[in-house]
Amino acid sequence: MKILLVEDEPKLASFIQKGFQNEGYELEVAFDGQMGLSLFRQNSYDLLVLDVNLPHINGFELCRLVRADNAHVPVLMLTALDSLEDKTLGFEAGADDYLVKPFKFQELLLRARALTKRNADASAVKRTLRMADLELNLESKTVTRAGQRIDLTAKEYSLLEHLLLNRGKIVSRVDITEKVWELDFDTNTNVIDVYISHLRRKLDKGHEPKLIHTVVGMGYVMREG
Amino acid sequence: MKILLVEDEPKLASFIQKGFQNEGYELEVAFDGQMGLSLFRQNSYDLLVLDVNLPHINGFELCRLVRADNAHVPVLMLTALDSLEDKTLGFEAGADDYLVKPFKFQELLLRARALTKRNADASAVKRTLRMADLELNLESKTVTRAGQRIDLTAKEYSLLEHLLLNRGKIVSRVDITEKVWELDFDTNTNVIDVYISHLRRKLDKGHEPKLIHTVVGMGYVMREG
DNA sequence: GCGCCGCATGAAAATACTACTGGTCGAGGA
DNA sequence: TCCTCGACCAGTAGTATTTTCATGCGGCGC
Repeated sequence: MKILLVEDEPKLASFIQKGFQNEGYELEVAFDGQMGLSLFRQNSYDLLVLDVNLPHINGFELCRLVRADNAHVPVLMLTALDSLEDKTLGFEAGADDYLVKPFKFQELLLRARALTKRNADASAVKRTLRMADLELNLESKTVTRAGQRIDLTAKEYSLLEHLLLNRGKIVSRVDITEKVWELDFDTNTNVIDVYISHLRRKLDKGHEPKLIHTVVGMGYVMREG
Repeated sequence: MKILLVEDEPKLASFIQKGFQNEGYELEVAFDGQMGLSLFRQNSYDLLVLDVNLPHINGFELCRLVRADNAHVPVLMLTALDSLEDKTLGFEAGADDYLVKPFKFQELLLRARALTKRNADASAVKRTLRMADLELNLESKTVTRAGQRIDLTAKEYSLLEHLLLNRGKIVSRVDITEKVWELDFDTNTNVIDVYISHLRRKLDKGHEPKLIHTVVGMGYVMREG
């Protein structure tokens, strides 16, 4: 079950994200309408939660654009305004439900469940590996860091997937040779070093914290610090 | 559009009834749960509006019974209690929305519209896949780019549909072979490459942004950039 | 300080993969 | 029957990836 939250207030976004993740939902956050729209167009979600007051494109507008693309995804609007005119606007834009801030998370959860209930059976358990602001989607084989798409080659992706599946563990070169290169003899080569270097350039360069670490004499490990 | 209201307080029932009738809805009233259930079983409704506190069978119970009969009709619960526990009970019983008394009729109307709209959407199969200025209509199996009709052969269309249904995901050749060509063995051929080439010529040539992208060693992906 | 070991990295070389053209085959319509 | 068109195949040119190679750096033991 995958949710897209479009919310520009970081504290609230993080609060909602944690709540849903604790309930086993997968949730992605966009911080403005533009970003929300492009995420929406690149992925498929089971529910959209849109704040009304957003930079660039507001929630109503975003909802209308989404409806123009794809009529069936449920949309829940969040707003600080408890006016009927506002609600009318929301529903006219194509929202399915409307929640007024401040709200208890339980209430949001209830309404989210009610909205997604119908599509629940179609819940393909999409697995995403996450570490800090890095995300690897096993299904679509795509990787992002800080919301930015990162293009990897087949080998690079395969290596990263293996490292992330073993997050926190020190992975030896022998192990990598077997699992990623599918060889069980020592080829006397430094391909792995080369690929680690590639991954560092693509993933870690210009970002904090660094995620790929060398453990001299043992191998490599991915962790947040 | 036909609504069943189950409400034991005559004044409120009449108020709601008039409101919906003014909006062009057809509305029937039951004054207790028993009567509501039997009306529900005798007719078909587009929406149920249930008060929680009812004689004989309360709203939660009624909702549960209705769900046992027919999982699809939208249910909106009305209650005097604004507690989370109560809302939880309502949603658990299978309600789709929840409104706390007192409420403005406009609010009820909005929510009723939202709930019935979803059903209307689900049945109206007017589904269109869109990406940038490309449109694929699943129903009529027609494709346009920048408003211009594009004629595709059966295989070309089928391939494009599969790619668009997986927008943003990297789709492997194996997957395409299975889903579009319906083969589950490797044919050792390059038909897919050839068809991708055809689609590129028909869809992307002379347009921006390019939508069909190659991910060497992994497959193809449709995205806007 | 010196040499060695392990690792990082840039670039060249080898290899694998993909795009596209042009052609064959076969089914269906005229 | 012949023609047309879509589906598929093969070969080649072109590209991107993968691997190797050479070099440099930093730590460590002697």
